[in-house]
Formats: sequence, structure tokens, C-alpha cells
Amino acid sequence: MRGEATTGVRGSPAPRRRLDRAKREAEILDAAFYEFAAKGYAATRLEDVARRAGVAKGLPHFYFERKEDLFRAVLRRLIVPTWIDLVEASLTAEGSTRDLMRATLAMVYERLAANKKAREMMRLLIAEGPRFPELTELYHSEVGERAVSIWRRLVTRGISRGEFRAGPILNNPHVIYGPVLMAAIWQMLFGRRHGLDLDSWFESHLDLVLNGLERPKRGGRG
Amino acid sequence: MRGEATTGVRGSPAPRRRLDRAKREAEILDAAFYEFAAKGYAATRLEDVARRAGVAKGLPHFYFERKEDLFRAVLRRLIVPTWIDLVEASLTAEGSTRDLMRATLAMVYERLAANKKAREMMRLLIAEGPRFPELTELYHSEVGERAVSIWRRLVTRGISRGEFRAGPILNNPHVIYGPVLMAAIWQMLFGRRHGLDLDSWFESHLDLVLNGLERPKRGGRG
Amino acid sequence: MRGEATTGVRGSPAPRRRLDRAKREAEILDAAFYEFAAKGYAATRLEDVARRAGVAKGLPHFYFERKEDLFRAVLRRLIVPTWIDLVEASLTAEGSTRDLMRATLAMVYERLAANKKAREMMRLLIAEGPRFPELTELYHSEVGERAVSIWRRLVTRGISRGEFRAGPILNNPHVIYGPVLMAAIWQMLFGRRHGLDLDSWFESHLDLVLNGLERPKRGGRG
Amino acid sequence: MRGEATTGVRGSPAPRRRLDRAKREAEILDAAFYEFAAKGYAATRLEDVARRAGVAKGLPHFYFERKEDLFRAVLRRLIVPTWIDLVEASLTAEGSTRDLMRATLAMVYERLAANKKAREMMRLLIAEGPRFPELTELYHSEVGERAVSIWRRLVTRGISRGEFRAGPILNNPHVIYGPVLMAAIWQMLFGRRHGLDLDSWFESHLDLVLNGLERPKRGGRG
DNA sequence: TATGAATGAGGTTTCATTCAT
DNA sequence: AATGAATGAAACCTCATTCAT
Repeated sequence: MRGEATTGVRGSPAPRRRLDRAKREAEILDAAFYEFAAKGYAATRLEDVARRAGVAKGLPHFYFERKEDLFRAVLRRLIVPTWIDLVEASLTAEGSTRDLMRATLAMVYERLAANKKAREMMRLLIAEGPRFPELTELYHSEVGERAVSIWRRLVTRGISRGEFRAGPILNNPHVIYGPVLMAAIWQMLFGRRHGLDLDSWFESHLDLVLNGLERPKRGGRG
Repeated sequence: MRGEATTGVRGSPAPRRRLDRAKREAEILDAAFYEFAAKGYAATRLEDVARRAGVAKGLPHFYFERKEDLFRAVLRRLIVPTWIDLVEASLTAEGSTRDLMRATLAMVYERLAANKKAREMMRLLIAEGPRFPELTELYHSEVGERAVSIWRRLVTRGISRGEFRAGPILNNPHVIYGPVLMAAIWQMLFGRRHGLDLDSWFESHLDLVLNGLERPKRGGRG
Repeated sequence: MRGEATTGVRGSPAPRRRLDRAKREAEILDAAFYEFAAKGYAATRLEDVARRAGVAKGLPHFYFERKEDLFRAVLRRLIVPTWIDLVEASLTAEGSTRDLMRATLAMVYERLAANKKAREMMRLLIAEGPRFPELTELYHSEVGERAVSIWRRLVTRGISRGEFRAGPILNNPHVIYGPVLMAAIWQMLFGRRHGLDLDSWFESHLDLVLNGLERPKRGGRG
Repeated sequence: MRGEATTGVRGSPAPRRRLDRAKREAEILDAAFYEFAAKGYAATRLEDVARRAGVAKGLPHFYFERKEDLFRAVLRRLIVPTWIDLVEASLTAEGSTRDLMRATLAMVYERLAANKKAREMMRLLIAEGPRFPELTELYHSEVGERAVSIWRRLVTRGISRGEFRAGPILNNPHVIYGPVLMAAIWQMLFGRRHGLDLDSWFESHLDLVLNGLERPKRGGRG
């Protein structure tokens, strides 16, 4: 029984940085996305995720019971709060549909085809979709369907203002979107060695679409 | 350097049917494609490949030293002798470029977007490309580049015959191809529950492209 | 790149006693030595090592990435902190070189020829040396070279004190050591059924060596 | 029904070189020894043995039911018809025992310590002995015991001729042999980088042994 | 006899998951 | 809340052995 106040060594380690759950969770999700994107679902090791997040091996399991849950959370977070809100919002703009089409396409190129993270996310979805059908379902309702509606609204707007002609495109307005997706996938596959010039591609795309949609002006171009 | 790996004495009789190497190899490749397509590279078990091929666990290793080699062989076989030969051949046909465009697009839809095997193969390439860069490289030279050239030839043919107008599309003629790819991917992702009507999609696509490319007729369509 | 390698849900409770790394590592090394010595490198199963150490199959891999690393660690631990320090220390003793020679030889017999563990270690080194050249190299510098120096010092001491005669033995003083090694190997090979009487062997050896080295006394023994 | 004598292509391959069993067996044993010596028993692949012998993978099993049988046959062939016959024969020579000792040691050095194949065989025996006790037993009776008898005969001869003194060496005459074995093992372990000068070693050994055994001449060397 | 495709047990290694600390 | 040692199922791969040809 000594009376001195103990000063120095304590058994417990230095108080670790203590973030609130949400922040910590976000860190893990970020790390997980990086790893999943780089290696795919099955080949990703939770230990690597943990290391990248700067936490101990066991911690991801604390936040996400199993690996699949983590994967779902990663994708869900990326699918939901999507750029598509922005695009939808932009549709209320005034002015010619031709201009709106250009603006919309430009926005989509920027958010999707030119955005590495978005492309990686798409890659994950394509790769792992069959094993996570709820995720594709989610993507369909959050992105797919809304994209269809966007292009439909644009085409319809053009027609009702007399700028565009009516035609079969109305049945599948998202055909318009095809070259964007193609650019994204081309970059995804061949980007490292045979990347596209996205600006030039954009112009080609826009030119094709506008000419394909617009009513020939009187007197014609000929 | 392994210890005695075997017991030697085996009980089962085993159907020791013997094929020539090429046939057996093809069987294994078929089985492997099926499994890889269903589960992805990492999640595919060689034992399942063997079972599906109707052979013993060790046989795939006899034909393909390691799993990666098998995967490479599977994809290579699908990439190289591709439908694209057919398409190229068809370009020499006579007649209007409009008709040729329709025929070509139809062919491509049939071979790619409407063909499950082709789609699965693309899924594998997208999913595993980063880990098998030689394969994407091969795909680029065997398919990507040739596709560009096909669309360029078509557009050029149309222009030189006075059917199509010149324009930015010449810089990226494969923009035309975008909706095909999109259809393929849409089916790949959402096909089970939200499949496209490919015929209708094809008509929309063709309409957009032809209107986008063709010179306005005198007097206009208006 | 493996598919999901695990089931996750496990039934067994498992005694999850936890030691500090060093202790646990030592347990594994001990178990590994036992198994390697009994069966040789290639024929040893890591699972047996684990079982002998009382841990799960995967734990040895946690401490030693691969089997070879474990093997190296096992041998290194046995080579380095060797009995040879003791022998070297003993050389500073006073008294006749004859007595010192007897004491030294006795020590060496005890540590090497009469010591099962030391013999097993030597067997491993002989057996696997070609595949682990760094280990033989280590053994050479830690044991071989120092042994040479020990015998040289002994012989030189004897000569400079007028006890021993000079002669060719100075070129290879470790010739003296030969019978020790022979005894060790004899025991190693034939010990079970035709073991040597090491005490008697020691006396024969000592007698030969002393008579071989000492200056004949005046008047001779005859 | 054609009448022509078929000339060219026959189904059967060119008649293979057909050696009599003994020769073929010897080839396999040679190849097997090479492989076993290089890698040890467990790490040796029968396929490599076959390849080295220039035969098909299955053939070794035709001559030697299992791998262990092959190994036994390899060692047995090397153990039995050993150099030791020669040495024994040489013991009947006339002349001084000193000379005979030199000649005998020289012979043993040449056959064992300086002979790579003999060393490799010893390595195999040391390495695999515990798993093939009949082989060590065989080696003991064919080599071990006879070696003891050789050295005993030599020492006895020296004593009975008044050249050598009696002493404890008579209990373990093979102590004399120790440095030979040591040289062999030293070469086996360290030969590649720190090989002994065997001639010099031999002289040191012989000098020690003769001085250790011989009666001091009257008047002494002192 | 001889070949080499085919089999399948078993070894090493990986890694999701658990849980004592 | 957090750590990281420990577990053990399962995947890849090896290779002795068999046997149709």
C-alpha cells in the first residue's frame, strides 16, 4: 500500500482517434469502393479494405456484418444520390430544345463518361449484378427508368415546340443515350492505351442526334 | 515440394472415356465459359468446371496449367473468330447505303445485343479486363478497331454516293454503334425483369441514325 | 484471387487461449522442428505442425507466411545460439592442453554426438541443404568456421607450450573433430539397432588424438 | 478390294528402341538416382524421372510398382556392390602397416569423400533413413560393419607386427575413419563455396592417425 | 511393352469471420 | 468501440497411380 500518485505508464493505449460512427463508416465505405473497384467483389480482401481505411482488420465486420453487406452498402451509396437529380432539374430550363439537348448531353458526359468513379461503379454493377440482383433493380429504378424519362421529356419537348419531328424514337428515347454509355465503356476497357477524345466524341454524338431528331428546316440544308 | 500427395489405391471405376485432345479441350473450355460467365473469374471453382465438363477435378489443370490460363483461353477463343468477319464481308454489297446500314445494324444486333453468349463474354471482359490487360488489348484490335473501320466505311460510302452529308460524325463514326452497345448492356443488367423490345429499339436506332446522317431531301420532309 | 473461401458460420467453440506472439511462435517452432525432423521438409504437413502445437491449421501461416519460411525459422533458431559459444569460452581455461583437449572433446560429444536434437538438426541440414543454401551458409559461418578456429587454437596452444609437436595437422586442425561427427552420424543412422558406446568411443578418440599430437616423452614409451 | 501393296503410311509408330529389360531398368534407376539426389525422396516427381530416362510417364511404374520401390531399388543398387570389396581385398597386401594404412585411407578418400555420387548416396541415406529402415540396416551390414572390421584388421596387423601400440583404439577402430566421413560431409554441405583441399586434408589425417597409432621409436622423436 | 490421358486424394494457402482482450 | 490473434472451410494445385489405347 503505497500512497504515491501513479504518474507514468498506464496499461491502456493512447486514446485512439474517435470519430462518430457515420464518419468512420464513410471511411470504410470509401476504402471498400476503392478495393472492390480495383479487384472485383470476390478478389477483394476485407483486410485490405481495413488497411486502406486505416482501421483494424475486424472493424469492417463491426459496421457491416458480412462482406456482401459491405458491398451492398458501397453500391447503394453510389447509386442513390446520383447526378441524375441534377439532370432532371436542368430540364426545366427555358430556351431551345437544341440547346437543352446539348447542355443535358454535356452534363451526362461529364458525370458519367468522363468520371472515373462513375465508370468504376458501373463496372462493378455489370460484373457483380447477377449475384446482387437487388442492386441492379435499384439501379434500374433510380437511374435506368429516370434516364428513359429524361430523354422522353426532351424529345417530347422538342416535338411539342415544333423543333423535333415525331418518329420511332419516341418508343425508345434512351437510344439517344447509347453513345454516352459506349464512350464510358470504351474508356473503361481501352482507356489506358486507346482512350477516346471525349470532346470530339461529344460533338459527333450531338451532331448525329440533333440531325436525327430535328425537322429539316424549310429550304433544306441541301 | 510437396509430401506424398496421393493415396494411390482408389476405389471408383470411373468412366475413362478418352477423346482426342482438341475435343476434350473444347469441352473444358465450354464448361469453363459457362461457369466464368455465371460467377465471374474469382468465384468460379475449377472443380465446378470439371464437373460440368464431365471430367475429374485434375483434368482442367492437365490442359491449362493454371486457372488464369484457362480463363485466357476461354476468352481468346471467343474474341478471335468473331462475327465481325461477317459484317466486314457484308460491306461489299451493292445497293443504297441506307439499305446497307439497315442490314449491317441488324446483323450487329443479332450477333451482339440479342446474343446471350456474346453479352456474357462482354460482361467478363468488362469485369476482369483490368486483371487481364492482354485480353482487352486483343479485343481492341480484333473487335474495337475493326468496328470503327466498319462504321467509317459505311459513312464514307454514304457520303461519296451523295446519300449522307459530311460532318463531325466522320471523326467518330462508331458513335453510330453506341445504341447497340447500350442495348446489350441494358439486357445484361436489366434483361431478366425489364428487358428491351429489341426490334422496336432497333427501329428507333435506325431511324435516328439515318435521319442523322442523310442529306435532307429537297423540299424537306416538313 | 480466390472465390469466397469461407463459410463463415462455424459450429465449434474452440479454446481460444491467447499467448503473446513470442511464446506462441516458439510453440509453433518447436512443433515444426519435431515434425520436420521426423519426416523431412517435403513430407511434413503443416496441419500436423499445427496439431502438435495445439493450434488451428491456419495459425502457422499467420506467423510464417509459407512453409519454407517456417522451415528457415526453425533451423535458424537452432543454428545461431549454439553450444559453440560455450566451447569457445572454455578455451581460456588454464592447465595442460591435454586436459583442455579432453574437456573440449567431452563437451562437444555431449552437445553434438550425444544430443538427439542436435543430431536431428544436422540431419535436416544435410538433407535439405541444397534447397536452402542460405542455411548451410549460415551454419558454415556460425559453426563450421568457428569449429575450425577452436581446434586450431587448441593445437597451437599445445605447440606453443611444448606439449604438442608441429605437423600437417596445423593445416586442417578440424581433422581432430572427424570422429565426433562420425559418431553423430553413426548414431543418426544406426543408433536404434546398432548404437555406439559413446563413452568408449570418446576414450578411443581421445587416445588417438593425444597420441597423434603429443611430443613423444624423452626415453620414449617403448 | 484393291490389289496394290500398301507402301506408305501405316498406323503404328516407328518401332521404338527396344532394350532388354535390364538395360531399360538401369536407365530408369540412373535417372531416378539423379532426381532423388537432387531433390530428396518426397520432392522427386516420377514424371521427371521418366523424362530424364527418356521414357513415358507411366513406364517407371511398370518396372517398379510404387515410388518407394523405385527408391529402394536405387539405393540398394548403390549400396551393395560397393568399393568396400576393393578395400577389403587390398588388406592382403604385404609390406609395412604404415604403408597399408596410407594406401587404404587413400582409397577410401577417393571412393567416398572425393566421389560426388557416393556423397549424394550418403546424403539420401541420412535424409531418408528413418523412413526406410531396411536400407540403413542394409547399409550397416554391407558397409558399416565391414568398415569396422577393416580398421580393426589394420590396427591388429600393426600391433602384431610391432608397428602399432595397443590401446583403447582397439575398442573402436573405426574412429580412424572419422575424418574421412567428416570430409565427405563437409564437401556435401559446404563444398560449393567452402570446399576442402582434400589432398591436404588427407595428409593431416594420415599424420594424425599414424602418430596416434605408432609406437614411439626408441630414442624418440624428441 | 509402352504411352500419356485421366483420376482423385491430399497438401498448401487464402481469407471471411469470430472473439478474447 | 476497437484490435488483431485465432479458427477452419474451401480453393487451387500437385502428382502417384491407373489404364485405355
